[in-house]
Amino acid sequence: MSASPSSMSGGAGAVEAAMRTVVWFRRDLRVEDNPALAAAARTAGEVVPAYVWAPEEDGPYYPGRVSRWWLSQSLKHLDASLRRLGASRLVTRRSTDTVAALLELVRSTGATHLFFNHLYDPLSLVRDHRVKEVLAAEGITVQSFNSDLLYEPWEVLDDDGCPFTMFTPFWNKCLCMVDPAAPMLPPKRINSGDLSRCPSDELIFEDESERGSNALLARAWSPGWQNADKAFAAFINGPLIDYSVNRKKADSANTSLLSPYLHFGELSVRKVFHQVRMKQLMWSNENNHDGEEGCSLFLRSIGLREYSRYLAFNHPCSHEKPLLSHLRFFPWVVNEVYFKVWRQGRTGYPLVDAGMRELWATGWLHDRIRVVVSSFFVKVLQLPWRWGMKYFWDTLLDADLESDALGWQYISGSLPDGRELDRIDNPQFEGYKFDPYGEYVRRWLPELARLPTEWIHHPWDAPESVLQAAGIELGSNYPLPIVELDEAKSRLQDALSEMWELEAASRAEMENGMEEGLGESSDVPLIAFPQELQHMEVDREQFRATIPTPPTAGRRRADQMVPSMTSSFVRAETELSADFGNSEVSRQEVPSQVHFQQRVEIREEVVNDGTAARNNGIQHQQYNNQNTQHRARAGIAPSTSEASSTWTGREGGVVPVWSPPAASGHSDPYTADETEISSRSYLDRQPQSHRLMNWSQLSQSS
DNA sequence: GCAGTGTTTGG
DNA sequence: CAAACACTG
Repeated sequence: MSASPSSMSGGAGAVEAAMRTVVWFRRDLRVEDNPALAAAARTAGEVVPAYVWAPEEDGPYYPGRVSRWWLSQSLKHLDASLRRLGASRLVTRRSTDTVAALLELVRSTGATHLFFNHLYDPLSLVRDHRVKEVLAAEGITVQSFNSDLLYEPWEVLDDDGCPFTMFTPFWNKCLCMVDPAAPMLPPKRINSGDLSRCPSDELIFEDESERGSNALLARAWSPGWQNADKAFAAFINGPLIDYSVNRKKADSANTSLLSPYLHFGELSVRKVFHQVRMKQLMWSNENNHDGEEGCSLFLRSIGLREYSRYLAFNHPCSHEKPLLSHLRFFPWVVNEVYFKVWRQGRTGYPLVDAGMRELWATGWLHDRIRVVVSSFFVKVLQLPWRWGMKYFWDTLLDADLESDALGWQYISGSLPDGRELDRIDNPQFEGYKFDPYGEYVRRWLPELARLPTEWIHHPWDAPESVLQAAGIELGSNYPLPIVELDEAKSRLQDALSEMWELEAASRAEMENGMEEGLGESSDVPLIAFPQELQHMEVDREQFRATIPTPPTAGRRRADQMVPSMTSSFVRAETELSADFGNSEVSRQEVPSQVHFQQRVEIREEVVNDGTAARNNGIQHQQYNNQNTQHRARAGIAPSTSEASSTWTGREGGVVPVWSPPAASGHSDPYTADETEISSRSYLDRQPQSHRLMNWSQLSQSS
């Protein structure tokens, strides 16, 4: 009955009795319903639980302060749980090269197996693939599992066997698929054998300057999987029943507050799914319509999380490139002053400002308010959405690359089913919708506390006498609107026309280019992050040293709190890249091609702004035709996408780590050639070189 | 009055 | 995309 994970890789001859498995934890920091851990424990061999901290590999997405704090707490919690089960401590490694660290760990513990659970962000896809390649070459059996999702991205396809491009059909499909596996209990016992000769590195997650702020976090949050469990129970037995009614209020009292737990995998979505479904059934029987609907709505937000992984998997560049290609040509306002004002909550729109202050103070923001502030950012200020996303990344407790990319793309009109870019939401109007009595605004904007509700969301309209009575002097202790809405609207229209012109020009240019058989095209380079968002580059140095060094510490603090900025209006230099694949590579450390040999040089090149595109001879361009059908279904007007490049075709340039189950084998609508590897094409390719099973296969075999 | 169509909205 | 709403004849 034991799961025989069909031996698959080299070195199989290892002595069974001495079998030792390294379980590599990442964002699956739980003991319960953890397939990799369960599989390792079931083998009756020895289990080495391990964690590798190598944040430098994440480049600009080095985790922010609050996120690091959460991680540190969660790891402690996990460590304690593992020991309780009889395992050794969590073996930790501080490294700048995860693969090397794992290899060393496996060797020094004499392990023959490495198990881990899947991740789907672009960095992990590439890294995990390398892990598999390198370790398998060493004769280590590597297996990976699904712990993060209800369904693996490649399992959810439309009737034609293609990935969905819109959320609603995606989620409907998920809901009518067979229920995801029931969650597993924690292993009864874990035996690590003798690990006394395997030291751990001390991991440092905060510096001196951060300690104080982090101490405050501990009052509000309790990381760790058992606390996740409690929070979840509290939610489904409490606010869930009123979720459909309450979820619109800006107050977080009614939301689940589970997202940080979910981000770090402390809570299993499968468990969430099953338990919420049970509640739903119950309330349905009781004819509690609101309760039932609340369950659907909550599950849909789980579905959104699911979808964010799905998108990231199918389009590994979704965190930096708009999925609708014409958005590449939108002339973003590159204005760091605006950016700063937004961050500090001094835009003059109370709801926006309240949100930004809350975010700053707590690392938390209600979903609705996230939409408000980000849509203000994109549509009124017209700042490049990646900046906003990066700021969220740096400040949110539940910062999550996939979810945030989805959110920002949705807001900025970059998704087929997202909001129209030209529809500006009025913060005043939304204020009365989400915060009808102005309580939220008053809590976070003390300067407006005495303003009557009638004016709380539009103080600029208030009569002088009212303002005076409330002690407000607009432009002095509370700003006037930084941009008038009407002005924003017309500016937005102009920008959109410009975008279409550029898009048309690019299309024309591309048609020429194709005649010459070259992948020549004007790919718009990413706009560099402002200096202030690049502090990670500096800060990481101090974590490398064992002794925390203060020098840069003050800077980070000042960075977001005090308006001390270099008011340089950085216009990103525009350059044409000769080649798609390369321009991607040069922009961010997400190699879009499978050529991992290039990795070293990629890493060196990655410096936040578009470095010169390299030409490594990869050319691919011909997916336009193959794509048409797909786009049509996605509701993307052919005229807008016909000749532009971005959509599905070449996005999936990353080979994932695990080999998915056999694909249907029909021909791929948008695979061009060998170098053009889309997510579909590797499904068809079935990299035999590293045969890993996914979890569903393994469970079937047990 | 209300079925049928268009429009908004919300993930 | 789909539900909710608004408007029309």
